[in-house]
Amino acid sequence: MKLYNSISKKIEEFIPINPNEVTMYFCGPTTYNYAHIGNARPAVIADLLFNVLTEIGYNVKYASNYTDIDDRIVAKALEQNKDALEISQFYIDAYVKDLKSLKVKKPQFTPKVSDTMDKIIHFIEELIAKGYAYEIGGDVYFDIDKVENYGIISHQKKEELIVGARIEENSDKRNPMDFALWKKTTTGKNWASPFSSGRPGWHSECVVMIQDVFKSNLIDIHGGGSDLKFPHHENEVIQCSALHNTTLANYWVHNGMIKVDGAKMSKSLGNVLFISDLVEKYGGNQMRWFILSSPYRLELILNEETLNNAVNEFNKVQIARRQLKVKLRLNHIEKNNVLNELYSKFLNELQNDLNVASANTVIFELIKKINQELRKKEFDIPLLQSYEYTLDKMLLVLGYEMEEIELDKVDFELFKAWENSKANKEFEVADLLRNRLIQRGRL
RNA sequence: GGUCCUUUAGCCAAGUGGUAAGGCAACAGACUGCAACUCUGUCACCAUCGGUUCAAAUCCGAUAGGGACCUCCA
Repeated sequence: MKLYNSISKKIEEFIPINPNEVTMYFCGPTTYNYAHIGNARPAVIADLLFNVLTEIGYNVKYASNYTDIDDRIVAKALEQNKDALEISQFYIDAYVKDLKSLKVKKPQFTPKVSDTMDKIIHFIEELIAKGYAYEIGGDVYFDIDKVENYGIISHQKKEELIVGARIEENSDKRNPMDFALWKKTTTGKNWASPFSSGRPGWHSECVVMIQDVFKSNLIDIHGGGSDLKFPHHENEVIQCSALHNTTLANYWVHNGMIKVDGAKMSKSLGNVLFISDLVEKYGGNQMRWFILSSPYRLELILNEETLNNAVNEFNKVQIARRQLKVKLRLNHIEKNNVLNELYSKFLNELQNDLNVASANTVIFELIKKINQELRKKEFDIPLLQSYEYTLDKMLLVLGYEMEEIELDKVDFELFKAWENSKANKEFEVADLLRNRLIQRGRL
């Protein structure tokens, strides 16, 4: 497996810490609203990465968190006179449903900030005790001047970052680059701590949840959107580096942003597209195909044309698969489990930093072979059986959820009657029968 | 101002030194009772300029365009 690593900015051979095991974490959503299509991309990419790693023999342990405490959540809670965690749970449920519609499997671990609070507070105490953080008026900040290796994710020099740093309202910080670990507040949901009543900073949460889930200060893969490189991931690394002298993860992977007609999705532009709306309009598998249609590290442009492109491509695969299965079942031919040689070609492409475009090329190669074989008067049964098995396996690795097609008595009768009426040139009857078969998803 | 990514046909894209995969769309045929599906065919001076090389989309340099990040952000 080859993976692009944001630390080295190169595609590297993936070598896990333990030979047959992979530990992986992707930053999950802050649950203050319904998930938009941009939120889906890292989840789909992670799901694919999980599948590929599993397929090539690794035992993958995958975690993705819910940031269920945040100023925006608290604001919404106050507005609606509800508990912040109630708001979070509502959007977590919606998010889970959205991801399911995109055929994303639930990670084995889905830690929440609110469940990890004691450990987060303890972690901040430890940073203070070791001299990497300081408290001012109940707030706690990480002291950027105490560390040297700041910038390994974003590849920016500390001095340059200081130039770019915006002037902040809190001028008590020793250095404008210092970031909050704990914020004192009694407005809305808050937790008691040795520093003050308040809420934790975003950057500490992920570190602690990773350590809590994996019981380790170093995991294999950490991912998220490229907009999280700085400051979020940079700050995760520096805390872990200060305390444990690790980069938290050996491989940092970042996906590019989704752009709507060339513009970044934002509330102010009013172009935020929710997963549920898109899935309803274009279909879940189709939206997954769309998300995977562009190299994961680059930006993905969403517009009418690119969406239709994805829908047409997926449907082409789906139609060929259905025709293949119907043909085999009509002839009472069972499934077998013989892999076509195309499969290894397919898997190799995915092992090259998830090159889905090239993997899809192999799928289309297979689709063409299937269509050609189906057209023949006398078809090669073992060949078609292996095509069926191979195609299903490919689609499974890419994570599509395909309907299994089994024919019942009614189907057999309909097909027989359809053929008869065509032979007898009773075309009106034939068309009725054909429509029924289409309705049943057999044509 | 700093850091980084990107530019291949109408669209999505593969390709990382030996002279352009695949898909969508379009068009033309074939198949078909009609339609859908399918099959066959057509469709690229690889942003520009310069350099290295026997050989460059691929390496180097410059220019131009598009974009991201620099404490809200997937």
